[in-house]
Amino acid sequence: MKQSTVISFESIRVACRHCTLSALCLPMGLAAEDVERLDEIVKRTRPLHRGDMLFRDGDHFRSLYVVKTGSFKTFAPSGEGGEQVLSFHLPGELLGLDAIDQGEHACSASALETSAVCEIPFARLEELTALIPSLQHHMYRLLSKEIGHDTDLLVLLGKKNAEERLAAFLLDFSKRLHKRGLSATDFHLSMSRHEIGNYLGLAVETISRLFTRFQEDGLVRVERKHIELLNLQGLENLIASSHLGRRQPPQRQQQT
Amino acid sequence: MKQSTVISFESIRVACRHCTLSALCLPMGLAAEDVERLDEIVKRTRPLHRGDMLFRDGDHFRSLYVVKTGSFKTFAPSGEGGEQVLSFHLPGELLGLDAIDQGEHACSASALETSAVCEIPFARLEELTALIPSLQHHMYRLLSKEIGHDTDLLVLLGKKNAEERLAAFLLDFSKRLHKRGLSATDFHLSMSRHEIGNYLGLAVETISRLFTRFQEDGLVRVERKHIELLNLQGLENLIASSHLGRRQPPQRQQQT
DNA sequence: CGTTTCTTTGATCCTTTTCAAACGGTGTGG
DNA sequence: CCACACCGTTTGAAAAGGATCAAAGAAACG
Repeated sequence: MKQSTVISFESIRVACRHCTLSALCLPMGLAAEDVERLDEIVKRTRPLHRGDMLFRDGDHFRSLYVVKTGSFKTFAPSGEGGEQVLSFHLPGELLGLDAIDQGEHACSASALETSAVCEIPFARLEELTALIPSLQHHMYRLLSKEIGHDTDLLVLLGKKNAEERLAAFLLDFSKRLHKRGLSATDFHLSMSRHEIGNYLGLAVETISRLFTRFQEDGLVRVERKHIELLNLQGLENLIASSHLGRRQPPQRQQQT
Repeated sequence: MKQSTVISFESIRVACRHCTLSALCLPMGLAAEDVERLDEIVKRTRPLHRGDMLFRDGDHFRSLYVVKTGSFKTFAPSGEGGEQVLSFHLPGELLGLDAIDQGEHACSASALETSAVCEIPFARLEELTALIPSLQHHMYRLLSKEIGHDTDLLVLLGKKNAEERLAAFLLDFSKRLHKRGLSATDFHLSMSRHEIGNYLGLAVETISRLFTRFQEDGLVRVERKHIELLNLQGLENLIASSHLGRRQPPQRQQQT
């Protein structure tokens, strides 16, 4: 049930028919026959290896992608060769939504480990959503959800200190894995410390030090990329209990 | 042509019929008859004053809003009464997209000055987009564009220093005003230093000091909320020329 | 098995925050 | 219409949280 490491070729094939289902449909319940139609437009693609690019920023936009197995990161250039990691994507999660507007990808996506995706030609999907109102609603929700994720990260980068950022990152990861039937307290980080730091707006060294500190405090057990969350509540507390004494000017906001 | 301060009641009425047009349609060219149908579902609302809330986070989601006149900020709670300002909205810009997913608003929106909005009942809009493919495409683009904005802000908060953030903020504001036919170099900031700082993830004092410094450097002329950009190129340079010597580990990324 | 990359740890530096205080504009009530 | 109180802004001085620099240890890789 909870094995995530070894997956046979056969199970990948099977999963393929359902990856769009889990990402696009399961969370909100779409009629079986509509899922079938959606499944028909999905293309299979060959697996990617660590470092392989799924798309690059500036590439012509053609398709959305659903992670089938493995994981990805997306990142945007930030001047002078620098990059900002925007998100990490686990199986069942969608990639490429930001490209719809400009017709070309606004960020790049690369595999963090050996991974596979489903490709969903957007033009076909768009036709389909026009015919199936529930699928259209679905797409709106997916896009809106993406905005919500970005908002969360904005709050993280704008208002949280290093400790809070890493704690939030670990808990978020934990929740997403759990949602997919994997352990919420014992998992493998497919990205490097550098990538985590980049994502959280912190230096590699800071990440390393925090992992050490969290371990000393009995919150986690870290061994290379293997993470064990020993005290979920403790991590939650790190996030919530912050800025207790910070002056926050009362913003008088009368009801309209 | 360039007057933004005094607007007669009559011109607001007229603008109302076209606010959805400018926000939802103009940038991408929608058929006139479809604009007409869209216009029919738009509701008029009474004006809001500084501090008035358009919606609060947690409110039931019913409609999207287009700013007709004035300006708004949106902000999300960030633990212990703190807030993160997520965006400022000028006339023609859309509010509320992040609420589609959860069915309730994920952030709050308040007026920065006396303002008016168009209300677009989302259920009605959704029906309409199912009938008009170009409008549906349009909605996808709008949602996607919102993700793009968030991405920009993420890069700002994750990778830029204080100076770069404020320069980027001023230039972004300038561009958006210019797009609406207003001066790109001479404008009024409707938000306080505090709100700017919150948005950029900086302390009020830092904003104040930077304004002073920018003025000393001849980049801008600041007088209270009135801003004059004296050297656009200089501001651009502040953004681009950064981190020249920063070590950025080469991330080998082979083509797929 | 050597080379490279990733991670960890220590020491120092620096940007921005925090604390403190004064100034200026605005609005309200007398 | 003025006095007073309040909020937003500015400026200075001190403190702190991370970044940067430096270097060694540990894995991964070819």
